[in-house]
This record gives sequence, C-alpha cells and structure tokens, in this order.
Amino acid sequence: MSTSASSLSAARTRGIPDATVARLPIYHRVLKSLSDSGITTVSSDELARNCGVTPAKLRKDLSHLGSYGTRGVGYDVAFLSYHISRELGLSTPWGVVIVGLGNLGNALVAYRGFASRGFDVVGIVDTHPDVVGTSIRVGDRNLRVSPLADLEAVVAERHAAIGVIATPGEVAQDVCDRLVASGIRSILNFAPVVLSVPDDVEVRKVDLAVELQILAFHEQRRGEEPPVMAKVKSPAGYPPPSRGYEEALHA
Amino acid sequence: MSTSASSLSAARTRGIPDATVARLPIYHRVLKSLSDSGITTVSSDELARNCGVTPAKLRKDLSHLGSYGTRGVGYDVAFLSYHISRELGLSTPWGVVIVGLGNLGNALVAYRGFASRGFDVVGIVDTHPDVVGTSIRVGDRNLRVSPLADLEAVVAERHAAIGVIATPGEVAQDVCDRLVASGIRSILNFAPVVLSVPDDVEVRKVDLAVELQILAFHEQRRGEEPPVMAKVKSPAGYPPPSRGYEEALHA
DNA sequence: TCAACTTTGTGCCTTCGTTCACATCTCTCT
DNA sequence: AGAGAGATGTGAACGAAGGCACAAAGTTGA
Repeated sequence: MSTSASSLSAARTRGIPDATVARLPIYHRVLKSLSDSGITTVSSDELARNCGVTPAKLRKDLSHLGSYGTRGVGYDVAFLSYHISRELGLSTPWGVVIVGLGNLGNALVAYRGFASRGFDVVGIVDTHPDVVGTSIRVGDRNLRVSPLADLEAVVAERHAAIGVIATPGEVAQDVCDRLVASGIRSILNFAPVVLSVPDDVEVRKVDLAVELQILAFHEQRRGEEPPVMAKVKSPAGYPPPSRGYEEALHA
Repeated sequence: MSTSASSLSAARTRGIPDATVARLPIYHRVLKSLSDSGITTVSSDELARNCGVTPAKLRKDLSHLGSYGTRGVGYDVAFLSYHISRELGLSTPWGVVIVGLGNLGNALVAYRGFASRGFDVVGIVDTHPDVVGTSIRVGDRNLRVSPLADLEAVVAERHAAIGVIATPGEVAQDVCDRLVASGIRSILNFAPVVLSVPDDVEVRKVDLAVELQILAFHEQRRGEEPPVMAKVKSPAGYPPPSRGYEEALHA
C-alpha cells in the first residue's frame, strides 16, 4: 500500500484489523459524498464500486464495526457514516501542530481537507527568522508562527494531539524527540528518514520518492525499457554514478 | 504504512512480494546514507535497525533479489545498493509530469528528492492563466508550465512515464483519463478521490487526511479522550453536524 | 399470507506476509 | 590447519488478510 508505515507494535486494536482501519477513512469520505448527492441508502456493491474495493471486503470491514446494514436493502448513508466517524474518533476535532514551513509545510497549512475532516491546526513551528512571528491564515482565523524553542509550550498550551513533521531530514529526529517529550504520541512524518520513537508512539510516514520508486519498479517490470530519456545510461558495473544524497522536503 | 494503494492486479512481479518492493526504497536510501558516511560493510542487524525493520524481515527481503551478502561478514554497502537500484529500475531516470500547480504542486516541483533519486520532472501542467506559460526552475533547468490542453503532447514528446495528479478532486478523474490516454500507466494521485483506470494502469494514492484519520483512530483507542478542545461536542444522535464536504489539495 | 427476490453478515478456505530457528558458510585466531 | 565465533539464507510454523459462497433476514408484490 501507498506510502505509509506504522511503528506502533499493537497491530490491531479492539478487534478491528489494521487493514480495515486503513480503509475506513475512504468509506467515510465516499459516504459523505453520497450524502451530499442526496443519496440516503446504498448497497455494498454500489459503495464498494465507489471506494475501489470488492463488495465482500467492504461488508467484512463494516461487520467489524457492528451490524449497521439492513438485509435486502443496504446501508443508511447517514447512519453508517456517523458510526464510522465515531469509530475513527472524529466526533471531537484533534489538535495538530505542524513543524516546518517550507514548501510542503505551506501546502499542508493551506490544505483545507484538514479542517473539513475533524482536524484543527493549532500550531505552526519553524526556525527561519523570516517566517517566525508572521501570521498565517488557517481556516477561519490567523495563527502566528512559533519559534522552535516554543514547541513544547505550543503543544501543551494548545492541546495538540498530533504532530506533523515537514522539516528537512537532518532535524527530523530532533523535532520528533521534542514532540514526544511534549506528550505527542501520534506523528505524521514527511521527512525522508526513519524515526525512532518509544513503543507507545505511533509514526506514520509519507515519502514521495518511495511512492515513485514503487511505481518505477512496476513500470520496469512491464517488460519495457523506460521511454528513451537519452543522456544518462546505466553503468556497466557497480556502483552507479552517485547522485547527491539526502534531499530535504523543506527548502 | 503511509497512504498508498495499488490498483494493479498483478500482485507480485517476478516473484518479488509487494511488501518487499515497498521496503526496497527504504533500504536503498539508508544504504546511500551509510555509504556517504564512509561505511563499506553492514550486517543485517545494523541495517535493519537503521531501516526500522527486523533483521529477519530484511534478510528475507534481500534474499528475493539474490545472494548479495557474505556469511560471517554482512553486506557490501555499494554492491547491495547497486543491485537494489537496479531492481527498482533506477538506472535510467524516469520522466515525470506533474499536473496541478497549487500549493502542493509547487511543493512537489520544488522537492529536490525527485531528481536525486532517479526521477526527472519533464512537464508541468495547469489550467490557471496566471501560471500557464511561466517558467519554473526545476533542478538545473527551467521548465515552462504547459496548458492542460497540451497534456497529451507533453507526455508524448517528453517521454513521461509517470504522472502525478496534484489537482482538486473534481478534475482528478478527467486528468487521469487523459494521462492514461496519453500512454501513462503509472500514476501517483494526491487528489482525495478514488480513480478508476484500466487494469494495466497502476495508481498509488497519497491522502493526508486519511493518514491523520488512521492516527486519530489509534489515538482514540489509547483509552483517552482527546485533550479538551472545548467547543464542539459530539452529538447525542446521528448524523453529526456535517462539515463542508470535499476539499481539494490545490487552491 | 406466502413466494420470489434482494442484500447483508459470516464461516471456510486460500493466499500473502512475518517470525523463528538453524544449517551453512566465512573469517579469525592460535 | 583446525576450532570457534559471527552472520547469512531459508525451511517451516504462524498469523493476518482476502475471496467465495451461502444461510439468514428483510422487502415487495400478488
């Protein structure tokens, strides 16, 4: 599956398989879409098609939450949507602190999908003098960018529950350690490094280059050489010409 | 794992399990890091620690590529790194076309990790008159932003093999269809929609909100209520107060 | 009321992925 | 040269996830 990784050892929680949990947000989003279209009832076949999964898988997933469907009819869209959002813990918004305000950090702050799905950006942290102290519009209010030194205070005072790391790789572990020390136990990491954290902290990772490399693998395995890009040709032996190493997401 | 999903039916290719393929890019990156540190040999224990996996898993993964280690010694960093990059198809750079130049699209274009890991942004496409025609620095040269109408031509003439969708959800399926029609068979989708594609096209998906929701699920299941965010309280019945629906990544 | 039809929920089986444990091979030291 | 230590590669056991097929339950129509 796409770019993600969990470091939390507790594989499944209260009997709901991880694979199911990973799909619930999709179901939730599609249900909301259906609801907005005025549809009030949907069958597992129909819903599954919209979610890109098989009907059997969908029904089994939903069966882990309880029996919220009606045989012979299907699922009530609003009812099912509510129970999924409840299961996902979206009834109360979660505070999110974003660390790193480079290109990616900016995109994250501007991303309106956060607010619309139960998350609330309560803190923005960076080190660069040019941005620290400036005000950024997020949602319906303005947020002042805090210096890295204030990270712990921001997390504590604004009750952040989730930390997002959008910094260069070199400082990601430091930021991570400080987030953990501040009490954060859920981290979304965009930096291209493997973070080490205590067992009770969950880290999910999004790595754009990794996604592309997985695509490249399958592309290559289609039996074709990549469309002639000319220039660079693979070396006869090893090692290949080394490219610049670690590149950061944040400029 | 990070937000990703494969729609390509061919689960495994040439005997290398999907789960292994998904980890190879990590191994490759860590090996490069070790190499840059002057380390020439590494044991599976050491490498596994750096990659955040167990030694047994690492060894089994590598065994699918061949026997590139030396018993009693470990792996030659450069040798192993080369074979992984070869397996991933990174010996020749892949052309990437990015569609959508909003906040996220901009971050992607600026992301130097692409160029450093075997990918080459050969095309940037958008619809907005303000950006179409402007020049953007990507890597060591400038690229002119093409209008959406030229998508097919850009893909064909510049030999793009991978398409990246960073558009609002509403137009993602259209863009996807046109990418596929242009011959693209590997797509990385950042728009919060499920794309439908022919069987021979692989789509990987990155959805930030989904990642956060998975974190929220586990956070909730730690037995604690989210740190008091005051204000919004969950409703007694259903449905919950509906929030604005589909939000796009691209402004 | 009853029969035909629709759709869920789930038991079973297969496939995929992970972990364990150890045989095998290499290197080092005496 | 031989013994001991160290690390890989892998068979086998285990566990998680996916898919099939059908019984159970509900609806519709006569």
